[in-house]
Amino acid sequence: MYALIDCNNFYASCERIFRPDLEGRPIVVLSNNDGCIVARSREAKELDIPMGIPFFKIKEYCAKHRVVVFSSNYQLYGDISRRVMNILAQFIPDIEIYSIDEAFLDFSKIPAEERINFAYQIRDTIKKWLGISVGIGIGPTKTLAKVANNIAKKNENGVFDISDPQIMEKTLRRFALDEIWGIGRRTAAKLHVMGIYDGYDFRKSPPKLIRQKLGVMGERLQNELNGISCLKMEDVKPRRNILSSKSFGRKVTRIEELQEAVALYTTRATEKLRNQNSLTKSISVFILTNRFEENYYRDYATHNFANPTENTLEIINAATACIKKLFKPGLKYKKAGIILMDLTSKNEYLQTDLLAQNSLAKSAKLMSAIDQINQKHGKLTIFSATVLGSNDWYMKASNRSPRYTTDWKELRNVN
DNA sequence: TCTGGGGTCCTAGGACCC
DNA sequence: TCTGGGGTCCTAGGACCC
Repeated sequence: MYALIDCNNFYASCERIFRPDLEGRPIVVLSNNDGCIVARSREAKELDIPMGIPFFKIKEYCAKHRVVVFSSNYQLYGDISRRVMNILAQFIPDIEIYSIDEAFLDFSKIPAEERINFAYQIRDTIKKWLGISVGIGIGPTKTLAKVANNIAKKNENGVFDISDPQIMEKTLRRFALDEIWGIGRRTAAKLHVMGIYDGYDFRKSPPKLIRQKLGVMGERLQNELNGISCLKMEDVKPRRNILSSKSFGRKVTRIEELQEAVALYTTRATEKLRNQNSLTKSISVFILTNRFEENYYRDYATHNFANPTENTLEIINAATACIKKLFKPGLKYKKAGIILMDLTSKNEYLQTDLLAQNSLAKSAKLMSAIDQINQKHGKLTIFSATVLGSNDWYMKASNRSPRYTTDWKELRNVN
């Protein structure tokens, strides 16, 4: 038995924690570079502001309805998320953090008759301690818990248990296909053609047909909806790829600026890399112009390292060399990014490769010193000079709220 | 003027091998 | 006129998730 906990309108709710004056007002949160709408409060949803719409298309409408607009503040959301997960882990240690605002809990040891009350307790605690509302869905498989969570969010009380067979059937009968976890627009359309319209139809369809048309994913999904658990609780796995990319705040035309940018992104990515105790064997660097304009240009270059590495400076060198290969003068670049690929475990490498010690010795101490300094004194206290420059191409965030919980200088003032 | 970022998994098809 | 069978590995692209 699984429970899925999902924070309601997470980013918008985070913004409200330290701004109680915004209670009842529509709030939207924008993506990086103030591009698209990525979160909406309930009031904003009621104004029919679509998810994912480019902000400039709806700016006037928002102004007219006095919508409060925030740039995204990931330090804040990340910190609140960490606190939510800590509370959950106090109730049930077996927790799988699925995303910044969602987690599965193993409910198999909770007696059936206590499940609902236990869920209420969790919900009330998070509300009381953090001011964040959550929805909790309970079901015999992860996919069913997801379905239940969808219903829970629409309920006043925020909790829904789908495990009773009759309730399950009734719920699935009206449950739209593309709301099911793992079925997107494309697959839903495919199923419609086959005369399958809701969760119940899908569940009852001939397994052979589903397997044939949707492959193993479909087969697994169908089992999950039938209460046969195929997806278990998972441990945190190290990432297989680490990507860092960002659109620019303005158009970029000079190669030096592109190199500054990828140096900065590489710095971020390699911090993540060392944080999960991995080494990278290759880096891909890509640059692109505005994809909504004519003559859209994009290209990437890859560098393979002689030995797996975690060394920021070495990786930045490779990244800037890639930019040299890619750069075409005269174009207006809109975005650049890097991907660390073929990640491998550092411990494994040290144990299996005789010369590993040698190849890592030079950088290991330096990297860990840099990480420690940056951890203690703040990000980018010490960094590669390649990052230096005007940096005025950096993304826009014209309306970011203070980092209330992670930066002493941005604490909430109480007058 | 303005259009996000970061992931995973699966599949089909090509290159290559014996 | 006729042109096998079985396998691996890699890559690009699709689909999906939040």
